[in-house]
Amino acid sequence: MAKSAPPPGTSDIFPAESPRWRFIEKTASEVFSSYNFGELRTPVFEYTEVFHRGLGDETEVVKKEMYTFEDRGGRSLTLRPEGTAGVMRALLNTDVLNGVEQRVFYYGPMFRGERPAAGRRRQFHQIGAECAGRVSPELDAENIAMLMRLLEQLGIPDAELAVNTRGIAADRVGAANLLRDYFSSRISEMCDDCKERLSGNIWRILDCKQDACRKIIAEAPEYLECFTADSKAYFERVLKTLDALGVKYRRDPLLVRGLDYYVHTVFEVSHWGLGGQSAIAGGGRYELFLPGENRPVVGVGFASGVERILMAQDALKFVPPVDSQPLVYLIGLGDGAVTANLLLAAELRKAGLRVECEVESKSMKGQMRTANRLNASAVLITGDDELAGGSVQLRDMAGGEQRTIPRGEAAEECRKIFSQSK
RNA sequence: GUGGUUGUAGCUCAGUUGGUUAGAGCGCCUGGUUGUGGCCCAGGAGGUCGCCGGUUCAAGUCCGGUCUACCACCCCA
Repeated sequence: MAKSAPPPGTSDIFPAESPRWRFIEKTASEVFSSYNFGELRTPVFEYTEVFHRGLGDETEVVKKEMYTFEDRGGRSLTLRPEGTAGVMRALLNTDVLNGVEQRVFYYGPMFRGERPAAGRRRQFHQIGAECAGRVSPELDAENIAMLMRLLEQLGIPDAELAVNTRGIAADRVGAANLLRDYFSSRISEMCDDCKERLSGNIWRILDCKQDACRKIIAEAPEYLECFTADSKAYFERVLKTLDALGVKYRRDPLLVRGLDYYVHTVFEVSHWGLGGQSAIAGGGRYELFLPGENRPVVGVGFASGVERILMAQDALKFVPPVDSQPLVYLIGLGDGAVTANLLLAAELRKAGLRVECEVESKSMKGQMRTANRLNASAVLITGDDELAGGSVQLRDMAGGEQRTIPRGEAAEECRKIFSQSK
């Protein structure tokens, strides 16, 4: 076990790994921006009410997974378990309720008090996008297309998209009754979880993983028939637009999402490289109620788990392009050398180079070993002679050549070495 | 929250039927003569054997608990 472990379900991301995260962040920002979405940064905690009203009191997440605490002013606050509610709360400050479209994306940590497992952390990270203010099946489809485009740009071209419709609240009443009648008749053959879901959230039965339950579910009646013509037409337009955009998808009537705010379109993207948690992203159209507003904010959006993106990239052996600059390492021998090197290093950095300067005047061999360990491309050596002559020894680490140059020309000489080695 | 597996140096792991100062490889540090890396050689630092308790003359080794990590479920990204 690690000597100094962070709390359960959290992790430290060291410099060796962080470039992968940065690549994902950067790529997402570029893709979203190409669809004219702008970044919105909201707090990592909100008034607890935002999530209670926004996600629904009966949501599993709200019932048993939130990190809720009281602050010094006696306010009840909650670490955000997902991004949409906070984003919509912020967008209330725009004229989103008047139907003016708001296109935003976000990136950051989310918190859920769950038992950690593969692809599941207590602090996890999501990239999400929301197109709020308008209701349109074409926007739903384009949002999905943007997600698939993002995954492709992240080196994951083989993710599978499943889509479904939840209709509107009125549609669901009839559909739920139909399902309840059916499952009631066969509940004795089903698992304990399903028995509980029958009286609780009937929809959850649809994605039960037990083999026995799956057979019964497969024979369930087509609840979509209970939806209004408008709702069915809405869904057909979403699918038609996806076809037109060349987005591959699978219709999945069994796809149910866990958050109560979804209406009409819902979707989930899965990948084979994720083990038990196959979902790499998910989302849909929503109507979200927030404290102090009796009208819901409408929109369509999705969120993707960064840890899960990393897992899929691992499975595909995808390595993000690295764009790190070559390193210049400064070696000093003798008393005045360190200070002189610090000064030279500062100048080289102004010239745009990546520089590290040894501050201890230890042996040449030791310093050279360090330069090698750090994988330096060029080493600049300063001793008494160089100091007196205003010069410096420049060593090309790859080739091994070394020569004396004026201190003032160090930056451009280093650049020459770098361009040659490319 | 439920269940399974796990825990020895920075990392990957050995550690025989419980028995003296707990090992290896990699990594790290210092040397292998005067200011020079990667290879090689020599030496060195670094471990409350996850933690607590129990059994025993004796526990890294056995037992119980606990914590963490991993995995599955619930649920979700």
